[in-house]
Amino acid sequence: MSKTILIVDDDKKIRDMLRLYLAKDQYYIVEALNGREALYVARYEKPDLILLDLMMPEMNGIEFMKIYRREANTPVIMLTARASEIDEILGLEIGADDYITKPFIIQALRARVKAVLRRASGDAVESDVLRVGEMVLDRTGRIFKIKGETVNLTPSEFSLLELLMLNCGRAYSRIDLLQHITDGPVLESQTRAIDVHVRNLRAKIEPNCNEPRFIQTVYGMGYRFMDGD
Amino acid sequence: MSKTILIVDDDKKIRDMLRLYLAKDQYYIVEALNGREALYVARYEKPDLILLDLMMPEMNGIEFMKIYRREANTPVIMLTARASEIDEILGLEIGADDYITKPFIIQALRARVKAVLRRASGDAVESDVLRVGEMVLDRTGRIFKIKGETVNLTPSEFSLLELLMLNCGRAYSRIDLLQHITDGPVLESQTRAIDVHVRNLRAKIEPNCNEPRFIQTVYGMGYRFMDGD
DNA sequence: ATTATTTGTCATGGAGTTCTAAAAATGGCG
DNA sequence: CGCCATTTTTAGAACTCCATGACAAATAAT
Repeated sequence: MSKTILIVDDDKKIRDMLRLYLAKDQYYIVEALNGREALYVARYEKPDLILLDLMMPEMNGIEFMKIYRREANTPVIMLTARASEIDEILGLEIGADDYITKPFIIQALRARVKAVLRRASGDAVESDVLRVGEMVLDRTGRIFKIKGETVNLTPSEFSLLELLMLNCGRAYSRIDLLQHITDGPVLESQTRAIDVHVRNLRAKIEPNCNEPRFIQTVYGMGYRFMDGD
Repeated sequence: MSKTILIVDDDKKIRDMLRLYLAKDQYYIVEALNGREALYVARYEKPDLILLDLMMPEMNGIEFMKIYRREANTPVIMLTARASEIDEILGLEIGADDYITKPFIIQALRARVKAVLRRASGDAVESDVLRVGEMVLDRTGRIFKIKGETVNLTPSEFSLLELLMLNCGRAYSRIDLLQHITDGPVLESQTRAIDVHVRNLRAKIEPNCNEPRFIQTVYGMGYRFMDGD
């Protein structure tokens, strides 16, 4: 079954060029000239991916995202004219999955489109890929990535993070966590080992280890995974 | 007699998957594609539990809840795509009983469905997420919020508030309260400690500490939680 | 067999929490 | 009102809990 891609750009030349090349990869292409139009088209067509220009008349990319992100979780690749705009994209909480600056090489874009669609198709419920922000935990592949970079996790660390991410927002006691990464009975005394694993995990995945954003300590209880922006 | 579960999600793949697996547990499953449809189905079928996607076209989960909560008290498990949406669920006045982030493992969801139905079938509704006015106490997440702002509670304070909110309106003696926050035997003498905890709690949750609105003193007896506006 | 990696133990210091004790304030009731 | 019982408030001592670093044991890799 062919994937649907929505192209949003006010420049006809760019839309044509994108349609031409992406059609080669057997996608079904729909278009919109600005954010307002994109909203209508997206709601109707339910695209699998959106290529979104940042600067447009009527309604720009950021405004579009603000509204659309409340309705769907469709992956988005942002198209920006200037490199400096990238900061803006990353800085604001737009929720773009990737970005590329114009003028871009069409092959680079094709590769990213493929990559995002591959990731996202695994995003369905039956999938084994957990995504939180820039982090991707692939359960079947036992691979963990941040911003596309593979981060090496030990078996215990992976197992721990797996439970926490799967049950995002829930607080777990050390005993529960220990039970999950161990087979067989566990001893109350081994409970401090979890602290050490958490420390090592934080060193690998937290932007700032002293102010954990994802793996939070629940005083008197244990730990919780959550995106505490 | 078989329980009825209403699944509300615009993604057919997710609906199919949920129906398939939940049917194994002998539930009667009904479906809706968005909030608007869900309203009709819910009114007609009167489900015992609703699995509700947050992001949907036509009418999203939040809007649905705003309307439906005025009509019925059916327990709801929210399905969210992104971790950051949990904050929204807890922050806004959505009366959800539990939540789970996609993608989830079906076993986890089955367990929670069972848990919610078990709690709800006994007429005492023991939700995971307790809500009184602007306050939200997330029992499994161990998070307490007022107007969307996280308020840090110590383990004893959390435990105390949990019991009181769960049994809203009921007065408890200091011994009972002490027993609840302690494991092991308690001493009559420690009973004054409760006063201190209550004081600290009031400082954190009462709009005006001198005129407690929520944690009320029952003279000669103990304390009671109640919205005494 | 040797090395590297991973896992678990322990001690320490500091942060956060709980409890006590005593004084001040308040409520109930004759 | 005035008294006593009860609750509130305060401060600090005692305690619990967690992060950290150093290290030893177990396990896997070479």
